[in-house]
Amino acid sequence: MPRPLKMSYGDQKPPYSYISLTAMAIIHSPQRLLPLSEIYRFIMEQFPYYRKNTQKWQNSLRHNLSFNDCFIKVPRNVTKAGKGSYWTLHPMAFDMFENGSLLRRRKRFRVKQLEKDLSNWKLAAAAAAAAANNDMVSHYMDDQLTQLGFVEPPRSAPLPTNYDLGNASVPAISTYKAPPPPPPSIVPSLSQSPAVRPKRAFTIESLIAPDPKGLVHLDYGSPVADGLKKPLFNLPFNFNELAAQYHMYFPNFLYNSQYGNMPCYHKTPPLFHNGPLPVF
DNA sequence: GAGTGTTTATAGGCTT
DNA sequence: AAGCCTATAAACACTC
Repeated sequence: MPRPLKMSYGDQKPPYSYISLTAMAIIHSPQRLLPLSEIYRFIMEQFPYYRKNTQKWQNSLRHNLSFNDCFIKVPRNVTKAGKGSYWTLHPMAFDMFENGSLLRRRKRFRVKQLEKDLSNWKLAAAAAAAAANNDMVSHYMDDQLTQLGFVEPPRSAPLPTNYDLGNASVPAISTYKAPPPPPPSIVPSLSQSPAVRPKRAFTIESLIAPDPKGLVHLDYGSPVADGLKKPLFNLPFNFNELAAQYHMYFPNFLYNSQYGNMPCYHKTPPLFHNGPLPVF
């Protein structure tokens, strides 16, 4: 079935679910991390239908953010003012769309409660470290994540550099610009100094960027981000390819569960501030 | 008070 | 038919 063109939507409702729309917004942000207000803004800019009755659909969208495991809340730093949290997409949820299409989900993305708690913590921490661009915190998170079973991304691994846009249904979003406010320093408080060690990339960018060689750490308001004329990815975004890359980056971190590849909590009990968690 | 986040309930459409 | 997914509405709590 041919997929509709964006330009044909007009004021008609786009064929995307709120989950897809939210995923689009997050993926098109430089850091794959957006506050709720920016998710709203992205959707309204791209789809005129959503410029009206904002109360109704925004309520629905918030419901989806909370209800669906595929979205992860990243808290702001307590020292930074501002309402609400930041939202990102669960890396394991990238392949929940059938054939990578945003139009249809293969299955609902679900995570067991324990796995959800742990995974959300780690992903929120990684996203926070990436957004903060703070060396000390990055190192600290790096250490934590290494203990949790993450491995350093393979530097020599061949990565696909082109995404299949052959069946383009939605044109590249060229009008969307990175949010103007400076990035929040959304990092957990640290009570101890991390070990000194060479910095190595461990950002959300590095997790899902198509080509690490050309990877640039992007921050809101940075010259690079401001100069970004187009998003890192164009729609239609192929979630399957993205998921494949993620799995390649974390070969030791995943195991097969009924939900697909899941973190190996049972193999490596993570060490948190309050001590190790029980092994299940 | 406005914005944000969570939860519950209900209904319709689709898939198995 | 049953289960799943999604949309919608609403109530409520929390934060700024």
